[in-house]
Amino acid sequence: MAEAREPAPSLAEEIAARLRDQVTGGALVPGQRLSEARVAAELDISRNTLREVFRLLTREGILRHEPNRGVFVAVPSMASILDIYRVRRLIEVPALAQAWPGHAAVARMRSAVARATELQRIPDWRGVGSANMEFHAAIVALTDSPRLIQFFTQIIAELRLAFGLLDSPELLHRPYIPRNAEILGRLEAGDPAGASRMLEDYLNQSERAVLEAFARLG
Amino acid sequence: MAEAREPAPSLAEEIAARLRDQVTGGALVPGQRLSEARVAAELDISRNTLREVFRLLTREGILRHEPNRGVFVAVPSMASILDIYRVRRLIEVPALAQAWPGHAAVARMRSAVARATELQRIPDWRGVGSANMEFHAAIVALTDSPRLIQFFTQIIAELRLAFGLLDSPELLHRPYIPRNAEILGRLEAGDPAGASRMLEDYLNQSERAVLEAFARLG
DNA sequence: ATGAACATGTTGTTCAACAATTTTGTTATG
DNA sequence: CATAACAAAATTGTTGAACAACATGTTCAT
Repeated sequence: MAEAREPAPSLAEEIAARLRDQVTGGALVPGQRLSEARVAAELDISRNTLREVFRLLTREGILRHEPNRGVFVAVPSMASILDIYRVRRLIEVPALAQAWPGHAAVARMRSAVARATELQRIPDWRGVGSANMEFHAAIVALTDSPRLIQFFTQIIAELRLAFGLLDSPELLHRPYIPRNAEILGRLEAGDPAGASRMLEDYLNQSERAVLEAFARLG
Repeated sequence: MAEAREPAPSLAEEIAARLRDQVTGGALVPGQRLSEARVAAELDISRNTLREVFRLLTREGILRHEPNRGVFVAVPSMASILDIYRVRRLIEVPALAQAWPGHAAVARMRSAVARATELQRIPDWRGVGSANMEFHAAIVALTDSPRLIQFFTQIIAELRLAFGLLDSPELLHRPYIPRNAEILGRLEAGDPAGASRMLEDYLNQSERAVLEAFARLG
């Protein structure tokens, strides 16, 4: 059951990464149809290879595949956001609560906070968002569970898709930099339980903000 | 973000289901290499379609893909079993604890218990195992979370792969039929918290049994 | 207008071929 | 005899074209 290792990125995976960025970056609008022929021509790959790419991204939840009709950029819904935050609470909160402050992933958390702090001065709010996500991915990495880590990676990709749809990146990301720093500090001080409680507050507040921003769209 | 719907099963998905059964059923040995040409000929599909099948099953965790080397049936390890049970505890226990006893999935749990009871008289221990898994899938369905449900489906596929490797199906499945019934009864009696505690015991004991059976192999 | 028949474009699947890579087999060398 | 270097064979990676199956849009008859 494939525990690790990943030596050579294939063409399909490279293209998948590129398409993923285009989607989460907003270059491709949610709901948009992706014609196999057109996209294959644009990316200069064959239709067959593109289909493999589509399968990958569909499993990740950022593309939607309707049989005999084609693939579309997934459309975030209120329900999906609620579900995503529910999963986040379920996974992140216990992950942090049972963390050992000396774990290697703590360094990842630290550098994520540092990067977010840097980027907010440019300001590059999309970059701040990425750094914040990296912070939370690091929290899940505290569990050393390959399955949780992989699952959470998907969840984050979906959430970034939703973020791309909203239009107040500063409001969505800025307030959480100091909170992340605070959580990290509490963990490093040897109080994972307290850090975990703070994380739960964080998630509830962030969820509310995202839902409000989402509601402003219609 | 693809919340539901699945109207037409494509050829690739049908074949995937067939291969999945062959793997979890033990017809294909863990570690075995699956030659694209040979398998495509056996299943009477083209190599391209088979590749899509492989991608599907690789994402599910029951096949392993090594670039430029081919795909292999995944080999369950001690570490993977530990990880799987950890994920199960994390998801199933809270799912049951917060359950509403009138939820539709409770009926699924009930019929799963009934089916397991039926099959143990034949006896069909592989069938009993499937029914037990269905019971736990139903528990996760109590959450109404599409993402958790899909994730858990993968986890179960992996676990069944591990079960197929072991050789004492009666020992692995029989003791848990009455426990499932008991958990269900507690839930129907309006005590999800109590049911959840029993489930936690269940999982710990089951994990121990599986690990012991696994250790007997070497 | 309503609905049936048709026209069109897209996806689903197959086939055949070639490039890139790994594995295997052979030979040469210490 | 062991091993390193190299050649040959087999396998995967990727492509392009073709056709069938399906979905949608249009035309036509009523």
